[in-house]
Amino acid sequence: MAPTLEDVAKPQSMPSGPRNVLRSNDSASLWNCTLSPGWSREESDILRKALMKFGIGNWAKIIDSQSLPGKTNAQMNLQLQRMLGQQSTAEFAGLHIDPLVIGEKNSKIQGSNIKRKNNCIVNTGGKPTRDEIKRRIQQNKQLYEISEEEWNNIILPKPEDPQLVLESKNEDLRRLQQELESVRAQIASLRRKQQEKDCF
DNA sequence: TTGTTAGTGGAAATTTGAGG
DNA sequence: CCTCAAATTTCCACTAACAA
Repeated sequence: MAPTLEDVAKPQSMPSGPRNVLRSNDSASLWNCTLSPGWSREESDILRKALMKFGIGNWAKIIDSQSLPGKTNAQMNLQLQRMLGQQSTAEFAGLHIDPLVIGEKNSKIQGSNIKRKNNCIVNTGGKPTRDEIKRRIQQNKQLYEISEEEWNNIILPKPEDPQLVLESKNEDLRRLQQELESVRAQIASLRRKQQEKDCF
């Protein structure tokens, strides 16, 4: 069974010590469990499946599939880096792999020569040659690529019906308007109480 | 050319922990 | 408890380099 985002939701900022206890007022991100802004868990999972189906870095195909409307390749690339746990994606180019499998491995790598940024391993030293990249892609293909049958059978969500999207957005709008009204009523009520007090 | 990707810099957000 | 600011982490825009 491949790992999911839930499986890797472990405290990272404070891996040990007395503060390694969840307090009631701790923010969720304290535990590095939150997703990046603009990415819901569902979207992240769709991207993961799309990458397995179309291959790492094949952004044009993913955009074509319309399963992630509104996402640019830059946004998808960043999210891929977060899933992989490393910044450079070259050694997986075009491979049908589960990025979370790599992410799981990368999360365990330690060492003084390992530099991280945003929890992602970044390259240090000289950049690998073209041949070295090719070699690594071949190696990663052997190690991690899922079977063609498997990735052919991955089903992505259908492009959304614009009519349904519109209805859902209108529903959101109505809900937010109600919320706004309720907050305004609360403010008005508090002001009235304050005025009553001021009279005395 | 045109489209993509790797990598950088710095702003913004979050966390920690000391002191009230 | 709470507040605050230093320390740390995260995010995003941007660019140079690369690939097709």
